[in-house]
Order: sequence, then structure tokens, then C-alpha cells
Amino acid sequence: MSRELAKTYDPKGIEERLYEKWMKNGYFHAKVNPDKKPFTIVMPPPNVTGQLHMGHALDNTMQDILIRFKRMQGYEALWQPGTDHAAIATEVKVIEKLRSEGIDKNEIGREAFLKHAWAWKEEYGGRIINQLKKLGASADWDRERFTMDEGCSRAVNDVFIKLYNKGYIYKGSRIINWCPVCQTSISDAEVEHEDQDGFFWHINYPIVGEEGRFVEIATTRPETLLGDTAVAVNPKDERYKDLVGKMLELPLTGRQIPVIADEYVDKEFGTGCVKITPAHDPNDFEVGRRHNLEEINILNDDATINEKGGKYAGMDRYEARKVMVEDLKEMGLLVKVVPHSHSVGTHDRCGTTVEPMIKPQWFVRMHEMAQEAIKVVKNGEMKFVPERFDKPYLNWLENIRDWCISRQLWWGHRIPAYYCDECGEIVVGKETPAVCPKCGCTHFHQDEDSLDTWFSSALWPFSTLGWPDDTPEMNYFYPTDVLVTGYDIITFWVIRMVFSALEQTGKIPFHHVLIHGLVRDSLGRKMSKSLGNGIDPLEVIDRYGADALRLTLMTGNAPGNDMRFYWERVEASRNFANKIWNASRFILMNLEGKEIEKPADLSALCPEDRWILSRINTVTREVTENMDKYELGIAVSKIYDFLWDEFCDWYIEIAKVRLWKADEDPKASGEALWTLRTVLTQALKLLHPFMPFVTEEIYCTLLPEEESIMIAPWPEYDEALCFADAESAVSCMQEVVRGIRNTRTQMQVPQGRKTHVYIVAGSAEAAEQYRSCARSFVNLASASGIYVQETREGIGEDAVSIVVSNAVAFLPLEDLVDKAKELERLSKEKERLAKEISRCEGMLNNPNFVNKAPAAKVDAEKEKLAKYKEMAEKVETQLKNLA
RNA sequence: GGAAGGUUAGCUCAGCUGGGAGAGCGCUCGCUUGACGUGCGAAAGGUCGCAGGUUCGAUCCCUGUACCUUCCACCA
Repeated sequence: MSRELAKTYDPKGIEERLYEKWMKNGYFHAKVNPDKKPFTIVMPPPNVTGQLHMGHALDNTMQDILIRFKRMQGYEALWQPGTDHAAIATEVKVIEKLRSEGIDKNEIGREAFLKHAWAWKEEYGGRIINQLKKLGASADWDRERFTMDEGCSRAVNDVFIKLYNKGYIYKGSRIINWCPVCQTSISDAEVEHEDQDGFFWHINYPIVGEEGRFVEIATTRPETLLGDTAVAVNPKDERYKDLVGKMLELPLTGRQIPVIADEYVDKEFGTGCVKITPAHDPNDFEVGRRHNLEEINILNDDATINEKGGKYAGMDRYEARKVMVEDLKEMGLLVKVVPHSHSVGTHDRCGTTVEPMIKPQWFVRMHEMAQEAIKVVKNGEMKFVPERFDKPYLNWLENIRDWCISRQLWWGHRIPAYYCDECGEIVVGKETPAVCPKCGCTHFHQDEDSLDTWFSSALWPFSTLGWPDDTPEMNYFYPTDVLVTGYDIITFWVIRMVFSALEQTGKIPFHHVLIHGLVRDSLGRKMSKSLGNGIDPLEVIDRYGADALRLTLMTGNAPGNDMRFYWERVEASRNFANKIWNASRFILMNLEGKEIEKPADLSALCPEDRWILSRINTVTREVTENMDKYELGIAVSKIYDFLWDEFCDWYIEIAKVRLWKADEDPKASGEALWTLRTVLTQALKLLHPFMPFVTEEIYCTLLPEEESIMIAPWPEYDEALCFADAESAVSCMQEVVRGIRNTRTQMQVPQGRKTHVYIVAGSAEAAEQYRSCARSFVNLASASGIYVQETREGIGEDAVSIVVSNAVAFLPLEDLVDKAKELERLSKEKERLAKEISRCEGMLNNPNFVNKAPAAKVDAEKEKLAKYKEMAEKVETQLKNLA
């Protein structure tokens, strides 16, 4: 590979090339390996025919970072990928496609429809996987699974049968949420409540046998009147005590309904009289069951009024509402209409207002399994990161209701229940039963419904590893280590995986649940198709590279918090990629044609080299700790700061002085080069999980003998590379350099004008420190010569002084010095120091502080005080000299 | 009604177990310095929502409060 690098980093082409290389070399593949410890992440399966959005990008970037980190650390790291069949979403898409071709789902029938659906899946199924690859995802694609593949389907059937036999799955006629557009039942979790402005229609129901007397009810859905089978009042409501037991004439229907008493009614709300529609309201359903009321379903599946609705039959629910209100008005039964805002349940997939309806459906009894899922979080076996997300988890489980799992869809796992054609007996099993156990009949038909998508994704952490078979993978990789997902999906998916895993495998599915927030647009709005404010991650990758996108998503946001997306931030990330690219380019240019050997004794290196080695050593320790705690944002910003500020802005500039004189002093330049390459290499390894492409490209160019940074071992902290003395020497030097730069700017010293720098050290020790890194000043402080001494001797009276903690630096800038300004500058400095001194003294004079604060804090204050006093004295001396 | 989170520099946000407030972007000034102008150097800019409390000491802990966001429940 050529060592020539372009002047700016262009990820195009490079990313694809590297990804192909990784795939070809099989780096992503994990296998059962008893010699290594496993580390497992199961990828939340995206919709098989979906497209990558920012949420996926964030979620998968986090997973990829963790998996790459652990892989480098020597774990057998499995990132188990796959896709979800997404029942409703996919079925709707296929229906739409067929419709555009003039084909009706119901006309072609189940078999033919499924053929179309599979064809659709084959056509678009690979799309999102390829998009994930563009992101750099190092998942084990050899193990890619699909919720409807053979193994997963077997797991689904197995679980269904087990739960049925245990009595945890049952079929029942209960009130469920019905989506009239998707024409299927949906679970409570799939209903979104939103406040809508509507009306309260007050309607009089005439009391039978009491001419002119009415009961006034108030409703937000007048059309449900057609299904009323009672009016309820509170038993303690004095106003209506005499009405209980009386009959009312239900307008528009000719039916008579009773007045009943039930605690459910709130005396204060509305009129205190509630129409009861057991078939179309969950609360009314409960009341109805308590009082044995008739349940009259008045709606067809498409939410038009059915034959029970008399003259309104065939009308859409909202049209019927309008007409009925008109009719009631004409009859003089409409008392009033008042505006009223109330929450309406909508289907989260299509936004349609759901209708509660009574239908025979399959349910999972939740109470017992929920208890187990609660236990593992309460006892700390399974932990949320950040911890606060255990609250919605526990809250949901503690108030859980039975889970409606049947869907009136074809795309999905068909319910393994068979009905005897003769007697209707239900037999649940893997195959069509031969003989009815009840009547001996041999003819059966399978249940038409399919299962909720989440039923199969609930099994994902183990069905993908081969369960229900006892596979080596199950034994080795399960339970998985961490699940990474957004907080919006805890109730849908996380909970269901946990209770399913506990029930089926007896183990938690994962030890940690790492929760992230939503990626919002720059105005803080949710990205959505309808708003058109979504930003396509692929466009970001195309324009700035996957590394820039990944870095953007990982910086500046805390775990579990939402973040806003800004193109400016992507630019900043891109700039960083370019920055390290150029740092590497610089090092490569200097390495050209040289063989660099590791210095025999690192502790004999100059302070600057030992400083940067010591720093990367510390950064390595800190970053590793952050990664272990899932603090990915903190980890990457430490690497960022180290590389940009310390390595590029300081160390490279320091090293240049030696590189310029490579011919004169090959040993010194060799040491600088070795250090440059070593530190950069190590930092690249730390950065690799975050920015896999640019780090790989540089690494392989820098170390042509190496195969890939992906398989390089993760750096480890090394006690022997901790050089406190060097860190202190360099930090003093930096203090002086900053002081000099500041002064030069203030005095408007022209860029090209170099000056001598005199450093009068406060002690022999300090002098030694400054001498040891004197040559660095040449470049850092635009110095023409460095003179470290212990007295002021030989320095002009009017030299500009810069006072630091253990020295005073002087710049002979005679012609530029304005005495008055200089006096002012020093006075200000004096003032500043005086403030510091009084602050320290204040604390130290406080006996409470001295007695109660930790000794280390007190000593630190004492040291500061001494330092500031010394500096103040020096400033004072300068002021005198100037005067 | 219940719960969670937020309130820090002009903007967007970090800030781990309490001990002198940080970043990115923006703004100002100066730089065609031989890796990088996708850059370098120097600055300006914050009583860390408000009020109490605990503490020698609070952006951080506790209580209350205001405003914002979200989730759950209810709404005849």
C-alpha cells in the first residue's frame, strides 16, 4: 500500500473497500470458542422491508462500538443480526402494492397473497441490511435471521403450545382495540392516546311511563347510542335514587333499557348519568359483565354501522353520528352540545381512531409471568442503563393486562390452533390433528388469525441462537450481555423479551439494557414522514462519511436523553476525521524511508515524549473505564480532546523541532518519530470502535505489516508508562508558552518576529525542568533562543515579564514596550493574585474548614496560597523595576 | 390523576461519587508558520430557573416552587 495520502480525507470509496476487506476476512464472524469469553449483543431486528432511519443509525452505532470494543479486548464477540417480519407494516405495504395493480387481497386469497408478500420480502429484504453495512456495522451476517424463518417459526409454535398447555394462552371474547383501516385487532401497547377537540352531546332518554320525564346523559360518541343496553348512575347519587330499576326508552331504536346503579359512575362528572355500551367501551364492558347486560355490536369491521343500526346501517361511524344528532335534534331530545377535549385512541401504525369492540381473540395471561419479570429488575439481576428506566418498566408490569396476541392478518405466524369441523373443539398443536378428541371427527380447519409481531420478537434473544434446540450457541452465547434500544420501545419489546426468556429459558435474556433517546430534528421535533423533517442517515454517510455520522451521534448527549441533529455537528465530526488524517499524513511524511526502532529505555526519553506517553496511558485507562460503564459519549470526547488538543496542537508541534533537524540528530528525531507513531497508533485503537473506517485506513498505512486495526488488541494501562515528573514539567512549560503567546498577542508582536525567551526559575529544580524541555519553546513560543537561569542577571530592565507559578519568563521587546500599558497589565495581574490570595486565606483562616475538610483539600489550599504569594511577590518586583 | 426528565456561555448540549464552571458551533482579533484554513494562535461571553435547607463549603444532596418535554392512567 502506498504511503501517499491525499490532503483531505475523503471517505468515499475507502469505506466500501475496507468493509469488503473485513467481510472477506471474516472478522465479524463469531463462533463457539471455549478458549475465549463470549460477549453477545442481539440486534433489535429492523423491519425487513424498512429503510434505515436515524434511530437505527444511533442504535446500531452504539452496538457496533460495544462489539468492536469487546472484540478488540479479546472476547468472542457475537453481534447477532436479523430482521423482523413487521406484520402490519408489511401487510399494508403489500396490500397497497397489489391495489395499485388492481388486485384485491380478499379476492386472491391467503395462499396467493402470501406468495406476493414473500416476493416483496425477497425484493426489499436485503435493503436495510445493506444500509446497516454502510454504517460500518460489524454484525455476524453469516448468522442473519428472520422472525419468520424456519427456526424462529418453530420457536413461536413451541412457545404458543407450551403457554396454551399451561393455561397462559386462552381464547376469549373480550373487548379489544380494533383498527377499522388495518382491519385487525391490536394490543393496548399499540394504541396511542391523543387529545382531540370534540363535543359533549347531551341527550335526553325518556323515562318509560313517565311522560315528559327524561334522563339526561352526555356522550362524546353519540353513534354508540345504538348499542346502549343500560344507563348507569352512582348508587349514592341522591338525585337519581328513585330512577334505579326504571326503564328508559332508547331513542332512535325503539328498544327499552334499564337504569342501573354502579360505583363506576362519577357523580360530579357530566350529568351523573352514563349510557352503557358494553360492546364499544372498555369500562362499559366491565359494567355490562357485572350487571349481565346484553352486548350489542353495532359496527362492521370497517367501522360502518351494521344491521343492528336500523336506518343508520351502512353509514360510516362519523356520518351516522352526524345524521343521528340531527334526528335527535328534530325529536327535541338533543339538550345541548358543548365543546369538550378528550383523548382518543389511535392506531400507532396508521393513525386511525380505534374502535373498542368485542371479538373472539387469543390472549396471553400476564399476571404470573409479569411477577418474574418484575423480580429480576428489583433484585438487580437485570439492570437498566441509565437506571431510571426501570420505573416505566416496573410500572407497566405492575399494571399489566392480558395481552391480545391474535391479529386478523395473513403475513405472520399463523396461530397453531385447529377447530373440529363437527363440534368446534379447539386443538392446539404443531400439525393438523388426525382425530377430534371430543367427537372423533377427522376434519379440522386452522385458525385464520396470525400472531402479533411482538410475539416472535419476544423470543429473539434465544430463538436466534437455535432455541428450542439445545445448541452450542445457546450454551455459550446466552444469556446475552447487553440490549441496546430506545426508551420508546421498552414496553413493546423489552418487557416481552424478559418474561418470555424467563418463562422459556429460565434465564434473563440480557444482563444490561442500554437505553438511548430519540434523534430529533434541529428544532427538537420528532423526525417523521408526515412532517418531512427526517434526515436520511444514508445522505449523511454519502456527504460526510459513516465515521462522521457515527461520531456525531455519539458526542454531546447523555445516555437516555434525546438529541438534536445538526448538519454543523456532522461537519465538526468530519473535520475531526480530517484532522487525524492530516496528523497521520504528517507522521508518514517524516517516516518516509526511515526505519524506526523502539528506544531501549523509555524512562530515558525526554520529558515531552514521556509526557505524551504518560497521557495516552491515562487516557487509555479512563476510556476503558468509561466504555465498561457504557459512557460512550464521555469516552469518545476524551479521545477527541486528547488527539486534537494534546497530540496535534502540542505534541506534534513539540516534535517538529527535532524532525527539522533529523540529519543533525537522528537519535532525537528517531525518538520523536517513534513516539509520534506509537501514541497515534494507540489513540487510533481507542478511537476505532467509534470511527472504524478512518482509523483502519490510517492504521494500515502507518503499519503496513499489520492486517487490521479491528483485530488489534485493545490497549491496556501500563504502570511503567506513568511519568508524573514529565507531566509536571510539560505542564509548567505549557503555562509559560501560553503566557508568552498571550503577551505577544496583547503587544501585537508581528508573527514573524522571534524573540529570545529568558526564564528565571524560582529554584534549581524548576530550572532543571525548564532546561529539560527548553528546545520546545522554539516552535511553541516563536523563540529565537532560550535561556534558563536562576537570576535576573543580563536581562534588560524593560523586558516584558510573564509570571507563572515557579518562574518568571522575560521577553526583550524593548521597542514595542509601552511602559504605561505594561504597568497596567502588571497591576491587573497583581489584583488578580490578591483576590486569589484572599480567597485561599479566607478558607484557611476558617477553623471549620481546616478541622473538618479532608487533609488533602486543606494541603492543596495551602500549596495554592504559597504559590500565589510567590507569584504576587514577583509581580511586585516587576512593578518596582518598571517604575 | 401518577411518574420521569429538563432548566448551565448567543445556539445546541456535556459536567462521574459536593472542594475554584466545559465542549462544539457562532462571535471578535491576529495568522498563506514547510500535516491540516475541514487549519493555527489569542480573547470576549455564565450570581449553573427561583426560594429555602443540610454542610466548613452546593451547579451537584434534601424540600418546596415556576416553566418546558415525555411516558402511563382516566376522561360517560
